[in-house]
Amino acid sequence: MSPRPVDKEEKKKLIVNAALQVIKAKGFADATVEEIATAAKIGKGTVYEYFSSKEEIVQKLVSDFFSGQEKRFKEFKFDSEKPEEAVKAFLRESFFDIETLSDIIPIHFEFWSSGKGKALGLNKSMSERFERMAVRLNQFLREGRKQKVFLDSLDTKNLSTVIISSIDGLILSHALFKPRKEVFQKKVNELEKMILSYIRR
Amino acid sequence: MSPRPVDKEEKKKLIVNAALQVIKAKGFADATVEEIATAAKIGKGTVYEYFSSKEEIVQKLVSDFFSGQEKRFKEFKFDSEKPEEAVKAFLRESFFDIETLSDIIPIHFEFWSSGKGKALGLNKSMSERFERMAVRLNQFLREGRKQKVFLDSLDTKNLSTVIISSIDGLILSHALFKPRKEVFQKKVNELEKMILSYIRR
Amino acid sequence: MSPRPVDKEEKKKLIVNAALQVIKAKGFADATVEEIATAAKIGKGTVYEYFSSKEEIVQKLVSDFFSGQEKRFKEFKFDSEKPEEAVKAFLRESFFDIETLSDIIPIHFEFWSSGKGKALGLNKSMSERFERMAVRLNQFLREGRKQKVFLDSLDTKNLSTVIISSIDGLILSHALFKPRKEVFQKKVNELEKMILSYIRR
Amino acid sequence: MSPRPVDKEEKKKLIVNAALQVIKAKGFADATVEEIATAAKIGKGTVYEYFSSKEEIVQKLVSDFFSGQEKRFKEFKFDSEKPEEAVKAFLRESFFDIETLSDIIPIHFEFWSSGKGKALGLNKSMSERFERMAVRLNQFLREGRKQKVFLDSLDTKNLSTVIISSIDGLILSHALFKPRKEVFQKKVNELEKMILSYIRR
DNA sequence: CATGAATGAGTCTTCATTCAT
DNA sequence: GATGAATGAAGACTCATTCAT
Repeated sequence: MSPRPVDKEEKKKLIVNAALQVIKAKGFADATVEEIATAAKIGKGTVYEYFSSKEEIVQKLVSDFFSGQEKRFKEFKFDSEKPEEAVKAFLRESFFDIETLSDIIPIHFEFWSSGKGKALGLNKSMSERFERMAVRLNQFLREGRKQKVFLDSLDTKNLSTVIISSIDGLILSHALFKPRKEVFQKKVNELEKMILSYIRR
Repeated sequence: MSPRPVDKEEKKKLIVNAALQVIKAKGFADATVEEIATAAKIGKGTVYEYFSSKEEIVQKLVSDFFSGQEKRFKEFKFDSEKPEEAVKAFLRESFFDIETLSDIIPIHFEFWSSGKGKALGLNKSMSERFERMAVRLNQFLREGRKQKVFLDSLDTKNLSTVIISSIDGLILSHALFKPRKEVFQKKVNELEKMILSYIRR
Repeated sequence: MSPRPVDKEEKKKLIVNAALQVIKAKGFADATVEEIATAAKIGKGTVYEYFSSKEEIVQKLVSDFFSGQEKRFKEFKFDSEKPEEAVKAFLRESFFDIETLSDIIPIHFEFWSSGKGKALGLNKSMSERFERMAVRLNQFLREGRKQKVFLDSLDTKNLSTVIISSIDGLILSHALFKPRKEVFQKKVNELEKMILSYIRR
Repeated sequence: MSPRPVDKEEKKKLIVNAALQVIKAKGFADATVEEIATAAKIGKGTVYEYFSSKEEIVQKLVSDFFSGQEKRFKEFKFDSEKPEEAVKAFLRESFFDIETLSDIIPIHFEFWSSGKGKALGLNKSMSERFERMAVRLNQFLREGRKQKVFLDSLDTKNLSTVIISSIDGLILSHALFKPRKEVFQKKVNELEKMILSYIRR
């Protein structure tokens, strides 16, 4: 009935992707709406048909990515029968799509660092992500402890936050130095070994 | 005959400190030179007597902090007779003045994330810091291995970068969530335990 | 679908004309972009949609005028059968639209005098104009000499530059003192007489 | 009695000369007081002990030069017995110190063109100079006409202004194109010949 | 729906001038 | 007298956002 109904969500994605490309190259503050529009091959005004501000684009960009991650984490089947495997799988998941993540991270940071982060509730969403991941990991650690595969003495709660931080540290180093795949994988493996050697009985 | 001479370096510090306060609150992009000047209780024009641009202020702010850190690292006496103690001391040093570090980090990131980072050579200085720390830590790990205190099987080079990343992850979490001192210390301790348990024979 | 398309060239002219009025009154250095915009009844930002700097406006203002002059010179039919008439016509052409020329000259000079002239290649364009005029006039003088209407002894090349300079001197005096039409015409006539009496057999 | 009485006039000259050098290179608008002070090897504040504004320096620079010229013109002995010689001498005088004149002219113009010219009464002083020269030259022309060396038919008043303008045109071309001495001299000679051929019986 | 012309609030930066020493 | 540190008025320019077509 309505003529050529534009898929709003599709177009938003188009814009968000264009924004990612431009912002990746110049940073958020230096990326202009015009450049984003041009990259998306649409008019500047059109951007405002889909987003009410430049910041909103980034908000969607970042939250889309993290909710995608979130979703994958939820859907992922961790076998609670084998806690060690679960931890390994958790680590693998954490570094999934590290390339895109490395593009998002700097943008995320620029926002968080600037006053805008607070305005957009980024701080909250970051701490929530951290919290959720820590809680999830904590489950595996406790499960493993219960199953006597992991040490009894583990302060699983504290440890899980430390591990999440270590993961973030590795992600950050990837964002910073863009190492080659194998090089990075070696680091991930090393971290995994270190963690497992620490928690295993 | 001459007007009162001014301690230029002192005044630069005054401005840098004012800038830190303002930028901490609003981020670099949203902090105006006028606000910085007002915070420093000087006129807007005076800022430009000491710095030739807004960016230069941050450059000094960040580089001063890191060169201070660098210096402390250099002066610090690590006892190579006791590799384990050296590693512990290294960790302690890494988290020294974590409060200030947590103020600097977001600023550092905003710069790195935005195009400005490249202009100011921040990327390079960041990777150099990382590199230097990794090299230093590597020395201790190798020494420990040589002294048969640490495992023979250690890939010390790879491991040291992983540890530095973990340290950075913890620093980052501090910057993000500003945990209480004891809470953070517990995390640091946990990381230390994990590392030592991994490297020790 | 699309917003009203604008005749870019027309709008540039609008701005250039507004600029001429403002700069005529206050000089280039003291004319603000805001004043120019106001005179053009547009917003300050709009000026920058059409020109990328204040200087560019003047560049167009000046170059438009001179290329117009150039064009008129090119199109003008000098009857080479009658060299004396050609010289007269040349003089007439030189003082064509002296009123506008008198507005442009000071602006031109302010640019040339300030460092900006070099930046904008005004120096070059000025000397080229001089050169072209001299070459043109030289043709007539030589033609006249060939046809035995002008003196054999004429150093036509040198003379033509002197005549162009005299023309410029008269233009300058007009720009400076804004004499009434008849008064100025008398001067032009006098110059013409002097020149002709000098070159005629 | 007074301790080391500074020769005010001498110091003003020092500043004016420094200003000339700086302004020659960058134009008035782009020359800063600081640069002038530095060029004069004095402090910025000291400039204001001798001049109450940047403009005043230029005012003195220009007026000093022209009053010097004026003075030389006055002192110069034109032999009214030989009107032709007088005219020749007048021309010679006009181009005296053409090098310095070529430095002053652009500055003069930048002022005249900008709003400042009016403020400083430059227009008036320029027209007075023009007027005085024209009057002077007119005397010689009339004298020559009276002595029957020059044509009866001369409209000496009008002609003298045209000649002054031609002189100015040649000066201007020198300022613009900085020709070599001999080249310029040839032009002056040509102008002289043209004028004389026109006025002589 | 799409667009891009128009806009002006907001900033950095410059520099003539002042004035305490 | 001499100085240069301090200042803020002033101005060029950017760009997110609006809105008429």
